[in-house]
Amino acid sequence: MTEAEFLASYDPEAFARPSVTVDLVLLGIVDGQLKALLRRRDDYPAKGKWALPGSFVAIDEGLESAARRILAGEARIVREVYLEQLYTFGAPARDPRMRIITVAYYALLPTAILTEALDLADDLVLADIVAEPVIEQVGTVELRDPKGATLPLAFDHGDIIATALQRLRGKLDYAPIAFALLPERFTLRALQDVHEAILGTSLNKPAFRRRMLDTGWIEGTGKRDTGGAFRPAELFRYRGKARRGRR
Amino acid sequence: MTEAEFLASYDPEAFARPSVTVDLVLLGIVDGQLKALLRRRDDYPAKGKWALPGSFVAIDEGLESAARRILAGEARIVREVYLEQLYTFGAPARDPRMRIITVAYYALLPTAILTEALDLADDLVLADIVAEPVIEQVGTVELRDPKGATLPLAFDHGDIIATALQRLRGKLDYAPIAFALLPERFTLRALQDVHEAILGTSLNKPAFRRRMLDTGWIEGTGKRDTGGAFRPAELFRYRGKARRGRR
DNA sequence: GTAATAGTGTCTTTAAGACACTATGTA
DNA sequence: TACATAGTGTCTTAAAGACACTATTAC
Repeated sequence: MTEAEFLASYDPEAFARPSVTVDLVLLGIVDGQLKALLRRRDDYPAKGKWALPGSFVAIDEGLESAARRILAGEARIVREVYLEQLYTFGAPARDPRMRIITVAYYALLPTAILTEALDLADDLVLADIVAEPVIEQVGTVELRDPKGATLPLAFDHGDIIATALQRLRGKLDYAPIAFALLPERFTLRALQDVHEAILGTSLNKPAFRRRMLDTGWIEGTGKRDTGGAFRPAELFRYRGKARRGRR
Repeated sequence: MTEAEFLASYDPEAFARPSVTVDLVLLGIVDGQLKALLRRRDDYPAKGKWALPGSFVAIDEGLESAARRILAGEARIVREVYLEQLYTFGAPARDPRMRIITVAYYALLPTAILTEALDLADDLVLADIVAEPVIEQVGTVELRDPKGATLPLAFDHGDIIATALQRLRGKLDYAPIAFALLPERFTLRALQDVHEAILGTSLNKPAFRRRMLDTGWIEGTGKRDTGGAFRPAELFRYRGKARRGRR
């Protein structure tokens, strides 16, 4: 190792090097359902299958920079969104062409941005993520198109999406990430809907409200949710600073 | 992207590619203190500084395979140990020689294996990890040699160790990972010592015992901890199957 | 018996689940 | 005024913190 590193320091070409890509799991909630943006592959390999938006990492480009470039280019998403590194997938045969190691990121998109991105590109599809409501291990996920048909996924992208869902579920009740899926002002009911869509379970209303208000993550705006039928709910806003421990 | 991917599929040499390494945070508990194994760098860059054991990833080698190869080669650790991917660090200038993206893993070593590894290699040091006892964000860590002197770290390896500590603290109370730092049989007091060393806080004894016994993670062996002075404690064993949810 | 740690009983406190209740807007 | 959802009061239940107590073994 030390020897190899020494050699490599003087001759970067001494070793065959893998290609490195960044792939993005773009997540959002539409109609109370957790969905992911997928792109149809036009070329071999995995032609006709559905893949995560991604790109090679340029030689002088940071990983997160690459992710934001893909967000802007593929999905035309320029506004600030939540983006987090997920996991790095590097099985030698995960791509039949050559050795490609991919650093997966996931992004959380408010519904408005998600549907806007969908309108701008015609080869993107918004797929339902179907998974068991078990927190422990999200073994596999199925991706379904708007008509309910299961989409075949390219490479190991099913594993990547499963890992993203696992991460999201794991972080949901100790990190303020649900707000990244909502507009700036939202009702507590909408927040609960987001939690339920991610977890795949229903939650107790009073307990949920108490817990959210106790975190200090949100504050009420004086305003109310006009436009709905019947009694309008208060609109809240993510405060973005206060925090509380896990327990 | 699609175009780039297309081109690359026919000419893997078309783009400059980064080098990819795997670096390992080797963690263990000695004298009730969380420690990490570091290697002194003999060559430039970062000559004389302390670095994590690591290696380039061979072109047909999986990432976890590379990690296990480093475990075996650098630290002579062949026995089964807990190993988990941590995070991928890829800032363009993190290594002055060239673009190197490193996939960091961390391993949890029982004390006996750790000290054995230390005996076999003379350029390894077992460094104390000094950090704030705050769960939220482990901003920075300090690494101290056995005499208490702060060790200067190579590259971004301080960030990597801080990330490992953060991960360890985060997983501690919902995943059965503390057992990876203990011998097969251990007392509840030893288990509590491990938790306290990782968290940097002291814990309530009855509550800790109740919680551990409720998880179903451990079972009593009939035996007792002979050799100690005064009343011997019961030895427990990690059962390895039963689990419980996060809350 | 004494020292010193192993291990437990129990009271308090905190927070989640359950469920019924009141409140308030639109139609 | 009726409807449907917003929002709350409160009882129960589960589990953590605190702290004092008992148990056991080497010496």
